[in-house]
Amino acid sequence: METVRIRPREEFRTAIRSRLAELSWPSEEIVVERPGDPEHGDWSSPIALALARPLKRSPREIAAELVADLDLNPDSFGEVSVAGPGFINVRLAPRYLQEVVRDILTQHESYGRSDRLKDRKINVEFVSSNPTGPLHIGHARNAALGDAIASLLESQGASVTREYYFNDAGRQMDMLGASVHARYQQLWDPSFPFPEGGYQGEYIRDLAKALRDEAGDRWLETPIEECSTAFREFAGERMNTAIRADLDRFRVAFEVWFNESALYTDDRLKATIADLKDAGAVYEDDDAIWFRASEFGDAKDRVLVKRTGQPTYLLPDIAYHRDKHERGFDTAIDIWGADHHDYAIRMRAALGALGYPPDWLRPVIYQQISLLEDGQEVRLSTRSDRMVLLQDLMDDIGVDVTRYFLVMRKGDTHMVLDLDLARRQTEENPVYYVQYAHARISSVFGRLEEPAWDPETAGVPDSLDLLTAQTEIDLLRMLDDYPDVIADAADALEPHRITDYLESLARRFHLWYHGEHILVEDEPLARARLALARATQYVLRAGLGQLGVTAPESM
RNA sequence: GCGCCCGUAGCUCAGCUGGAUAGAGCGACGGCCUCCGGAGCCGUAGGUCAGAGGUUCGAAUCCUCUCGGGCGCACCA
Repeated sequence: METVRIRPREEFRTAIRSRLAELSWPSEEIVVERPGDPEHGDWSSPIALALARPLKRSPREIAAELVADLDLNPDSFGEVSVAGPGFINVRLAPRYLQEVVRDILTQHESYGRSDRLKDRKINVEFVSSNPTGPLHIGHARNAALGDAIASLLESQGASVTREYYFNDAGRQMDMLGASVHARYQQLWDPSFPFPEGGYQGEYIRDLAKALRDEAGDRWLETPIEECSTAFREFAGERMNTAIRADLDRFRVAFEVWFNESALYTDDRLKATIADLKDAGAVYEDDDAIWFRASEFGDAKDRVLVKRTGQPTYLLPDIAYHRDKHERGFDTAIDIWGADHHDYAIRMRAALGALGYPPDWLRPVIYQQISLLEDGQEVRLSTRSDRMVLLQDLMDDIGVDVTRYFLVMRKGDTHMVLDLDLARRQTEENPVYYVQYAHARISSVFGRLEEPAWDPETAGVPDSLDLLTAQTEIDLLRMLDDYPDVIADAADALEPHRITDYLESLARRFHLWYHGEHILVEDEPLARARLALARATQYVLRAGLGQLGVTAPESM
């Protein structure tokens, strides 16, 4: 990785810190932020306001004294001022901003990346849908979020494993088999009873037909007790394949597919109970084995092993997380729907009992999606017979739009997706807005008659100092923000910050494009602008790439 | 009843660890193609940040309560 220049924000912060030290003033935390109004400057610190009380002096006085001898590199900073009630504002030097183009063009794909998490081994577990049905829109949000979060962490140098947990050992698999069995029987005898609580949905009938096509009436006379395994395995395998195919098409790739059943093959459940017992977190009551969860932050104690001797869902899941820990992950991130928020507390309690650090598990909870269709709001749940399948969504609005839409809202907002609107694929779609900016840049280069002016072949021009138009400065400032935006998004596990950023960046680009002509006669100026255009294109592509969205050359 | 999440412009949503006159997109209204793609750009209108208290030099942001919506409260998974 090329040398990365010191970020001005950090430089500003450092300068304030050392000035505070000189004056022997307190310096616990130094806030540096983007002023709401760009007229106030590029970075601003309210430190003087915070110090007014402990120092018992007016904030403006404090600010003036801080600014009097602030050690700021003139290559990076221009004007420094005290404004309003005592804010210290600094403006970036045009030269600094112009050089951002060089940074981007030389660092190319590594611009915005960092190695600050390079020692971290992080497991991101997501989707983890049971193979009892096809993926629907809820899983899609999970997949889009999880994959984007994993990418963001990778961008900061972390070693990330994307993992999928298949609950293939529980009773729901039996129910799946029984459901398919009933539909299979119904192909000959429509009055054959469907099991109570069985899986509704057309896909069960499809599975039954597939089995008939494959095995004919071979199972027709066999009693259910003798063929339940065959039905369960057939259906599970088919669903598994279908899920993988959907995810593949959705451009989500997992390194590890973990089967719950693997936890039963050795003594991992027993070992987990033993560990919890060592921690004094297990007791027996009413012939069941309990986890003393209430002592670890949960509302009440939880059963690990039922009276029947069967483990609950919780036990293998604790064993699974214990397994992740033993595999050496520093952090485990689980992407869970809102119906799991209580479960997250339970799991953290269990991991706390095992002695893991409190933030070893970082659950990301996302709220349910509502659909707006024909002007009516439709809520979706797994049990609802109304499901919007991921594959249908991809057919309707495409992978790019689906992925973008599902990460553009914060996870904890109850988002409403207007299906009619999304299907329309028109200009109101922010995805196209961003992609269009990228394609437009390609188009400019397609019209370039002097290929030697393209920075991709000719390198960075010497004329970057000609980028002085206001729209250019604004665009440069936006490009300079990218590394901070991506780092913050990674730390917060919030991919929606990237979509917000990309829309702003695209807007800055379109504004510039309308204000200034890129392909001008004047060679140095044209080359400077072409360089800015390329730099913008790289960042657009990188940002979209973080979200798994393509950056088309033309549309 | 208890727990978690949410309540910001007509609609969908941003607002980063509290900071200087609350933002964007869509929709509405009015403009801009002899000029690198008009999938674009410019302008106008539109908000008691659900409500009430509190903390603070400063609150959409933190705390408490109320109201409204979602989700969860199994020896189901």
